[in-house]
Amino acid sequence: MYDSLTLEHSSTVERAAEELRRAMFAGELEPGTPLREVGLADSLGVARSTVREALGLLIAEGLVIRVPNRGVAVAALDPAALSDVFRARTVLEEAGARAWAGAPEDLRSALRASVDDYARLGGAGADPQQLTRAHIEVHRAIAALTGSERLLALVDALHGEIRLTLGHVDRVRGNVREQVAAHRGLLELLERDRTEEVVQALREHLGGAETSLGAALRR
Amino acid sequence: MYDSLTLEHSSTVERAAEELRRAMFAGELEPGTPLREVGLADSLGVARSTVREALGLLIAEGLVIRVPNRGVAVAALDPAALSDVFRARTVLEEAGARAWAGAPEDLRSALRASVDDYARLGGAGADPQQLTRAHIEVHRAIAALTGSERLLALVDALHGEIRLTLGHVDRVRGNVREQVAAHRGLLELLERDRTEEVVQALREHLGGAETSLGAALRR
DNA sequence: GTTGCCGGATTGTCGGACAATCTGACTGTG
DNA sequence: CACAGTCAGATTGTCCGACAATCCGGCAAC
Repeated sequence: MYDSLTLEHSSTVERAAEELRRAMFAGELEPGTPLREVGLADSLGVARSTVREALGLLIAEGLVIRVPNRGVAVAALDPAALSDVFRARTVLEEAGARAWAGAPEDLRSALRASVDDYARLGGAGADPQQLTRAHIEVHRAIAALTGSERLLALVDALHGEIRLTLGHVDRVRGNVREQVAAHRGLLELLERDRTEEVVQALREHLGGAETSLGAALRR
Repeated sequence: MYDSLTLEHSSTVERAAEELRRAMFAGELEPGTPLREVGLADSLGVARSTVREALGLLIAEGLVIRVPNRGVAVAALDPAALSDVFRARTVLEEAGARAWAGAPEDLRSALRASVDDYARLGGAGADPQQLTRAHIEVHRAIAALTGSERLLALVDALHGEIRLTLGHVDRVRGNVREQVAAHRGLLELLERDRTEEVVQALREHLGGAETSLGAALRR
């Protein structure tokens, strides 16, 4: 009884962290920017200890990095990290693809819905931020087929890492139509249980994404 | 020049966290035990804010859980979490197995070494704590074949979660010899590039581990 | 060019304080 | 006896101020 009732817990720390996330995704904080504790405490109007805890959250998410005694800075994705992230993504999404057949129906239809959503936004020429969100959601739904929330949490962290530096270089994505078609194709193959083909296509898709992202990184 | 030189950073927070980890793995803190901030601060001889940060680390590792306004407690593994952990482990180790052929030589020999180590300890009848460590190391080495440090970090977190409740129920493991043989068998199959067979064996192996661990949990 | 040293900035840790929140028991009411 | 209201105690969430430890950059000395 009374399921579906939740109450979001609004702690000061969480709100502070959220504000920082927003600023980072919005591009107001470039990668590499140092985040001084006192400055943030003043700007956000909270105590330094609160800022400290909020930064701890972001560190756990991989959005910022802390160098002992030297403070934290907005995480900058170096090529090694980028390739590591993509290796991890490949593993997780491949596992999702292999799990398609045995996955519960709601996960499968969630994936379908995310693809539809992506296609709708792509066709409508929505704002790039929304488009990126929808794109990420598709990949998230693929990994979600594994049915493990712990894996999904990692996927979110990985997406967070790349989305951050992606916010600055997302204009490159001129070929929205192709992108949408590619993802539709993946879903299509899944529906037909062409597992090995999906895996192959997935690898190529992610490989391409990595190189294009890596190229964008080098500037 | 001067590579290989490192200096471990000893922050008070890290030491406090380490002490808590030790106590939990040693069984001095049962799952479910509440961890009061003031009490810990007194016992450890540090400030409450320091304890708070240390707990933050452990929370990120999944070793303890925090309920807002009610404090943190040593994590207790419920069946749902257990099955989730094993689903994730299966995905990661399966990916490791598939990556064997393309993995760099040092990762492969690291796996061999871990199996040897496990066998040596198993034959010598070493203390159970060491044995568990070696066992976990084998599985870690399998997942490491994927070559992603982010995946490996997740593997460590997963092992942390189960090792915790395992510390209390590890005496069940009477058949060390069989266990060692099973892992040797896995390696053997890998060496012969019997990928699909490895995957199958891995699933059974992990499935068995889950049920036995689940049974131990129910007491 | 290397070494030694200094000053400013920032973090790491401390201790104390207080409001907000939760728990559990107690109480009254029907 | 079931139920709602109340209250005290315990604990967390957040704030503040303080100070030592550490790091950086620059400058002087050799």
